[in-house]
Amino acid sequence: MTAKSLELTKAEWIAAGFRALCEDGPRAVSVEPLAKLLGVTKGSFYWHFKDRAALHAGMLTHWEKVATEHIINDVEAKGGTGRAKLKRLINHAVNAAPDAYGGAQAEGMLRGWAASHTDVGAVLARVDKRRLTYLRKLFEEAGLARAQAWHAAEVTYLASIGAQNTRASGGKLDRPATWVYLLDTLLADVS
Amino acid sequence: MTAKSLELTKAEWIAAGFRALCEDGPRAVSVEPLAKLLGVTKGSFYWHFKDRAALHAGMLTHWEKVATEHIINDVEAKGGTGRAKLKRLINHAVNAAPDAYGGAQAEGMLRGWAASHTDVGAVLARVDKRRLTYLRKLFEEAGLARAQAWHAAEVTYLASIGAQNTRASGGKLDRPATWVYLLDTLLADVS
DNA sequence: TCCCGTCAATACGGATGCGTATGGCACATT
DNA sequence: AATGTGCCATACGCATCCGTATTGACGGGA
Repeated sequence: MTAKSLELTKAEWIAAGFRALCEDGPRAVSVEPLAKLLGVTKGSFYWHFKDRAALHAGMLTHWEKVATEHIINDVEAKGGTGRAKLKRLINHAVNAAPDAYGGAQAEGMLRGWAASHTDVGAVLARVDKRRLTYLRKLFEEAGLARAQAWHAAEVTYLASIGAQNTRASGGKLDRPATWVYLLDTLLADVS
Repeated sequence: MTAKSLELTKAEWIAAGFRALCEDGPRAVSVEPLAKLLGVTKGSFYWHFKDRAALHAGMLTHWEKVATEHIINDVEAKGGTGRAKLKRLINHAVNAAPDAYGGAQAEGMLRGWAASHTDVGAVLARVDKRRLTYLRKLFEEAGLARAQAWHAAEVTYLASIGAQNTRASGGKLDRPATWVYLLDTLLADVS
């Protein structure tokens, strides 16, 4: 089982990378601090990864997977009306608990990271596009016309990103009631 | 005129700090890279600033000033209805050209920076509070009740932060028409 | 002219991080 | 027992950055 244990420890390094990313920013996603964090030395790292860039790439591909499919699958699984799905989706996006890949905290740091690293920006662009398309579909399911649904999806998505970001900065600007208000207002014509 | 030229060059260092912050993130706001950027050596820096932290502090205090008063003064100066002010304010916030202090680009990086540096978060928290209060006042001027105005301000502000952040990541999710739609929808009851 | 304050160049020590090279330990295979 | 492989420790050279100390150029006032 050589491949299995190798994959496992690779995942541990990636998870540690996200922990460091959430706490201290992209600068902390570096070899020796991570090794200290895991209680090993660099010798371990350079056996699992060729490079520091290899760890970054691994983190990105991992995040791109969990940042879209998991949430969407979870929302779609429970079914319900478009409005109900929207409520669940927003709740998920805003109150995502920080798990192995960092949750909402990590996303804010990734967006800050994207300015200096083009590949990070490319991943974010793909994820944004998928989520926006899905959001627009939900708003159409909820009864909005195409143009309105597109606007509503944009507004909702931008606001959720803003909420994530202010939380990553240590604040908590958004109250739960505000999200209810937003949905009610955007869907006022169809209710 | 010792104080004058000293302030001037200090301001140049701060401006260079914001340029570096926008391009390469907080890591690039460091002494020697900035010196190379300005065509001088560290010897110059450590005459103007005691520390690297002193530059950060200078950048923060400068940003805190221009990030609130300038925009609000500009919006208030031209007068008009609450709705007109809101339009101008949003246009300002979203399409702020990157000037000496970095504009919208810098703010996204500052939010990413706040996770690792508490003082950055404190500045952002104050700025957020002021801007939210002002936004709420504008929505009340536009005719919304207190509770509604508070919700509308929160949504608008979060969305503008999201727009800033996606732009700093290299994307441009928001279209101008979406902001018009947002205002029209939030102010649907009073128009 | 001499002195002094302003501002920047140079030189140094120490810290940290990257990547490589090498060695060592445990364990499975034969 | 000998051999090989997965996994980590150690040690090294190199680069970057911080902060300090020292020196030097340049201009204005006594």
